[in-house]
Amino acid sequence: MPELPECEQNRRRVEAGALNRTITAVRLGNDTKSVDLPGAEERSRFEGRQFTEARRHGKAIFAGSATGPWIAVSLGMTGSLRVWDEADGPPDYTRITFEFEGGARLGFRCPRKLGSVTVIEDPDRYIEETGLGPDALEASAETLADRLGTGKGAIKSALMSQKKIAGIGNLWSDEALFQCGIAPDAETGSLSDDQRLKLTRTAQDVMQTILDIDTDYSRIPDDWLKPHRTAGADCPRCGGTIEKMTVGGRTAHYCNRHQAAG
DNA sequence: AAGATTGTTTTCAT
DNA sequence: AATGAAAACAATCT
Repeated sequence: MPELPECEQNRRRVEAGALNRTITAVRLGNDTKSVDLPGAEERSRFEGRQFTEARRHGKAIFAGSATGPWIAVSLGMTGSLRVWDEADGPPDYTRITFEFEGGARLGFRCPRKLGSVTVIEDPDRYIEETGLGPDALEASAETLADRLGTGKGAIKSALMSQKKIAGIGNLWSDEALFQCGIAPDAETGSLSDDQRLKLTRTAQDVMQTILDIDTDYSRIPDDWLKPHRTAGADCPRCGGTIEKMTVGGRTAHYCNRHQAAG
């Protein structure tokens, strides 16, 4: 599920349902083999405490309090944070559950095991240590454009580099490039300053729009790439055809006419 | 049935 | 040294 808007959605669920309640236990779910989760000692640090804050930076989600340990959650390809009531039981593939007084539950669902939950002391320090770039919605478009650099790698790879800009992934980088008419494999350094600025502005608009529609993809405008993101589909903006290519190890979808390589 | 997947990390190469 | 590309990771779905 997770690029910046989807991660923000998860953060809001935590904020709405898991703050200011006393944690009574932290339990591992079924089949936690090869999922990066906190050990018994770390889990016990949360007992008797409360989460008072849920933060996000790029795709990283944090829950904790001013005085206590925090969890840093990476959703991976298919992870999500869920809140439910004890009486309803956990969703499938729940790997770790925080149990609160009164019956509320916060769990990390991760079917494909590419996500993680780790215990950290401070989110700001974590962001610094992991080298994450500025959050894609908090920084200005000018700052983000600067961060793209002028290297010889593909612009799509630069957009998705979490060390340059935190929060943009495969889907929304494709969307921003599509809307700007830039080929995904264009060399970053071959673009003009104006093109890079337009690109970061567009990426911000794209992600803000997804947030505004609560990540309900059925409400995405029809002239966006997303509803047509299949090889062979007709481009909704020109007479071209949607094709795919591999860029930076990921599958990029693009229009072979208005995003033709320069 | 082979190939792809809204991600991150490590390893290899230039 | 630093930048960029490729592979590895897991499980499910088309």
